[in-house]
Amino acid sequence: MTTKESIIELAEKYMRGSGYHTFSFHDISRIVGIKTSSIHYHFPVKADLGEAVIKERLKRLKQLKEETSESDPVKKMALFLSIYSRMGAESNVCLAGSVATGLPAMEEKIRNRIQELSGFIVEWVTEILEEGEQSGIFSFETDAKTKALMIISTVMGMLQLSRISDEPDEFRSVLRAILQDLQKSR
Amino acid sequence: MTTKESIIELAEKYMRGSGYHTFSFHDISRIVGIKTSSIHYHFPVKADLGEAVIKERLKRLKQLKEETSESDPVKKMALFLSIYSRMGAESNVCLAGSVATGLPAMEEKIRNRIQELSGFIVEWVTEILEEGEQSGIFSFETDAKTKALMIISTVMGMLQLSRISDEPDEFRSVLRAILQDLQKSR
DNA sequence: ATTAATCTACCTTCTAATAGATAGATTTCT
DNA sequence: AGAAATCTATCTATTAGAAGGTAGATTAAT
Repeated sequence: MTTKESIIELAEKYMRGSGYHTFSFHDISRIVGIKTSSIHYHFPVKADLGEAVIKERLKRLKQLKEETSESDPVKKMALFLSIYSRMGAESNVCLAGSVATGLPAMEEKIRNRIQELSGFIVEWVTEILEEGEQSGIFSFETDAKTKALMIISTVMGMLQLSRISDEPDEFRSVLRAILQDLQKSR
Repeated sequence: MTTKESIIELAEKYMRGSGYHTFSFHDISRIVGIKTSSIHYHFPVKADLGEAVIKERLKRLKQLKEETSESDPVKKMALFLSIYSRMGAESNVCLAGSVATGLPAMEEKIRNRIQELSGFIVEWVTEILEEGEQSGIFSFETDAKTKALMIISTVMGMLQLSRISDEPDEFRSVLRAILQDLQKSR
């Protein structure tokens, strides 16, 4: 792994662990073992680093979507939820949520990128839901996009709640309930 | 309003607007029109101010719960949701969520207080759901606490999502869906 | 030889926090 | 009632450290 990649990876850890405004170039430099000025070489200002983290994340999610495009809707949804259950297990929050919290204090390029990321996720889940509805595996009352928003917001919110209460079981129960609700009779 | 109250109010605005780590004593002192050292007089360290904000918020919520204890479950739930729709309209996130994002970087007293706040909210909603279930107005598949967690996390997550996408309609649709889902036939 | 990646060294501004002073209000002592 | 002591809320002035950022030198890779 290149130094640049290490920096991005570490910045992502901070952003998902405690937020964009809780780490400094100095924090990263200490851990990676370089000087802060070397970070500035790769990322002129902090916002560039934040942007790179979001871009990287989006790239991976797109890749994952591609790789699983042939699965059935239930598997796709389970995979999607598993991303968040893993975050919960590692006591992280999702990147979009983390950035959203401090959004008004963020630089514009970050706001734009996070909109892109969030838009992709909503679209992805909406597609899974529509596919599942058409094949009769899923059923829900609202339109697919609203349902997608509800599912995504539930997992985002639960990442926050379960990190506060420190009871991972609560998170698991909620994930189970989401899947059951979708596959409910009729 | 006393200076101390002004300080708390402003800190709460910051915490819900952009997070605990995005404001400084200096920011507050400028707006309130006092020196930073005067803030230290009221709140020796920043964590004391953060704690005061959460305490104040919890106090108000408890009061609101008391005041509405005689309403029917549907009204109670609508009231609860309206708290969040108002936040959404003002483009704030909820205090618990805001703190949760940066939790590992927070002082212990803040972690404890936010646990108290979050615990109260979960309990409150759980009680509303149980009451509604008993009187046959609400119906849901899971246990009341899990359902409460789902509702709370949905609104918390939606505050984040709709602030990113900047589409308040999405939020409204989701709130409507939550209430409809609870009152669904049978 | 050129470019890429890193370093040293520095700057400026901000941040949280402390110490000590002051002026006025309130309480307590005699 | 008058004096003494204490409390409240603020100030000025200062600190140590961290923040983000810049300039220029040095080393390593192609």
